[in-house]
Amino acid sequence: MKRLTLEEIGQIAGVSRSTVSRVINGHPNIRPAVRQRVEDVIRQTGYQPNSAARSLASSQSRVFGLVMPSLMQSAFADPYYPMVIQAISHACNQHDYTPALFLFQTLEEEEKTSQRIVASGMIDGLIVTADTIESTFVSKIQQYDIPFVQIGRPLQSSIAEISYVDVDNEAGAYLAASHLIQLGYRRIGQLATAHNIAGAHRDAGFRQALADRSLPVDESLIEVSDFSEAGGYDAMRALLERGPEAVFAHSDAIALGAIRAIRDRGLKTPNDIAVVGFDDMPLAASADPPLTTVRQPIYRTGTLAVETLIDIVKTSPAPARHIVLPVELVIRASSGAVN
Amino acid sequence: MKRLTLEEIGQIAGVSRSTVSRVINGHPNIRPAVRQRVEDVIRQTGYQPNSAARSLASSQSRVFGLVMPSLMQSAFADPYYPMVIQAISHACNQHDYTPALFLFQTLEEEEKTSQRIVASGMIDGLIVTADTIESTFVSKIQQYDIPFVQIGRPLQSSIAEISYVDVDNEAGAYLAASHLIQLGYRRIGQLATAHNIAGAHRDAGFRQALADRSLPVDESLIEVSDFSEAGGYDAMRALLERGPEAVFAHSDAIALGAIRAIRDRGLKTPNDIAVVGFDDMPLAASADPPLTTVRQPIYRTGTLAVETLIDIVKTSPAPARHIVLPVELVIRASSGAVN
DNA sequence: ATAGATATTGAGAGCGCTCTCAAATTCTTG
DNA sequence: CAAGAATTTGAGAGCGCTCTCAATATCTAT
Repeated sequence: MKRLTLEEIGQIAGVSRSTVSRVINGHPNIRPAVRQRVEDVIRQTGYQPNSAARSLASSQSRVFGLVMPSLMQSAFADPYYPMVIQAISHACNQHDYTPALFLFQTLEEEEKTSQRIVASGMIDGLIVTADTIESTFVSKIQQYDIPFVQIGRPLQSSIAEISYVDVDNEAGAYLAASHLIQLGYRRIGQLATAHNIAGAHRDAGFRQALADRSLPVDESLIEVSDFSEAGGYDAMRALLERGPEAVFAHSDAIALGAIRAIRDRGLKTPNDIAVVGFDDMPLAASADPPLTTVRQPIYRTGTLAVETLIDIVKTSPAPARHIVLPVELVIRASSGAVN
Repeated sequence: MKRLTLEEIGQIAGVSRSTVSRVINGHPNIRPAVRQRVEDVIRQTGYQPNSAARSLASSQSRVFGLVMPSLMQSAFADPYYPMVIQAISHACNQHDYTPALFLFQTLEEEEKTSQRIVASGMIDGLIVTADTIESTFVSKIQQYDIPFVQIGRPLQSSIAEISYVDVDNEAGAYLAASHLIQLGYRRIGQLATAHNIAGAHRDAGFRQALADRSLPVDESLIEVSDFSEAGGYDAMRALLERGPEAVFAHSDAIALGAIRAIRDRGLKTPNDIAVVGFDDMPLAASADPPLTTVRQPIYRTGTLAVETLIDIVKTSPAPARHIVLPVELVIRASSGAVN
């Protein structure tokens, strides 16, 4: 199947290259009859404009980069990222953008690839997930004038200039902790995560909930974990020594690991120790026991990131957009409120 | 930061556009002194060739498409796909290719997007995952002359012309079933998956193992599930009515669901019913009980898909490549062979 | 030193599109 | 129905690169 050009389509339809271009790009001021004729030829031939030529002439590619900097192997086991990717992919398809994927497992990989993508003009905008506090990726791309939005909140230092879509982690943790407090638990532990801003916000919400009830925070009841099930298991094992009555885990995977640790110790959830998670992944509802957790709109986050980026690209230079999505507490058996 | 062009780099280095181009593309026959000078200028200016112009002139984009056609929501919950994506992303970075992601949740989405990507010249090659038997995506892109490799085996009808990277599902299932037989189980059930070729192969291997020991296959002990934990739970509940002694699940997620169903019924794994899974996901080792499972080299599959595609692109037209990777049985507690 | 071979460089013509600007056509209106 | 306004169309330049081909510089052997 030989690839046709604008010129050839014009020839067939009896018009010039320019006119065909206008039809394709939906410009006004074309006689309906001509537009019809050209559209027919395009449909019949299955013509598809060459994207490289288009990019070169218009200096925009309709490609968005999805960057996940300094991604740990483990992070991908958590269904959070797959869900974000799925949402972004879908939104891009919807708006005729192509998502290009950049996962960086090492700093070296990040260095090598990032300059290529940012400076080559291959990409119209970037969606960056902000996981680790240490990541320097965002500050690096700020030096280029490429539009981007971050998923998750940026560091305080640059929060004003950066567009982001985030969920209200602080409120979510506040809800979770309040729920446990209301149920009468007092020795409430936390299976926290470090090095990520979401974790810092969840920690803050947790502490605020306790403070608002004038309860002290027992630092010895806070264990740090990564986002994996295994991490939750290990952290909970350590925490068990100090006899918590309930724990708030920073993710459902961690919560599941915690429940397993509790069971392995011969104890029961929630009878002996109540557990609340964060995310509301599909597995949460069918866990044993079903998990009380903070539901965050992951899919919506991805969709909004794309839509925000499109908006920024269109109106650039544009003021930074800040979107924070609400979360809700989903009460199930693991916290002891229902069976 | 103003974007430079080849011409300008040449000006600075005191050579022509052509020479700079040669340096960048590693052509021979450039005086070392000149090459050095040009490279210095490139490094100092941080020059990056415009990828659209490059694509247009050379008619290759160094972009690969990663297509997952007719993807069910649930499929992504299984860590299989995320792992494949991660492997492909990494291999692409390594070889200076950019992976573009195309996930299709509906046939409509597939139709709309697929023509755009194959016919626009935006993409040099395609990696396609073959999940459902019904998918028509592969037969559609065969009509274009775009290089592609499939992950998973194609349908018998077109297997000769299509390049693929697959794991030996049949051998894996054979190993799993043989293991259970050797342990003395006779009423061996299967939590199978339908509509996918991998599932068909696993089913075949399972049957072969029984046949080789002259054991009959009890069709009533075969339940169909999707690839999710919840699916495994439901299928196992149904299967429990028929009193199997052991089950072979087509994925670890299914196996985990089965174990939960068994526990909910007040029975124990493996004491009452042995379970073997397939995949060896990270969670398998830390499951309760740890899961005996067939380990498939998922990451390697992704890497090889990229490398094979690069090879095909380079030598096109090329004969189809067929790669089938070995699997191994990982014996843990859930099958009752160890504690 | 010099012809001939070889290595190195530059000029020029595209790649297929967009976009501006001027030409051609059609529509108004007195 | 002509003149001016408004609409519709086409020609041409250029986006920044690659690649061929011819020109120039360098090397070799006599």
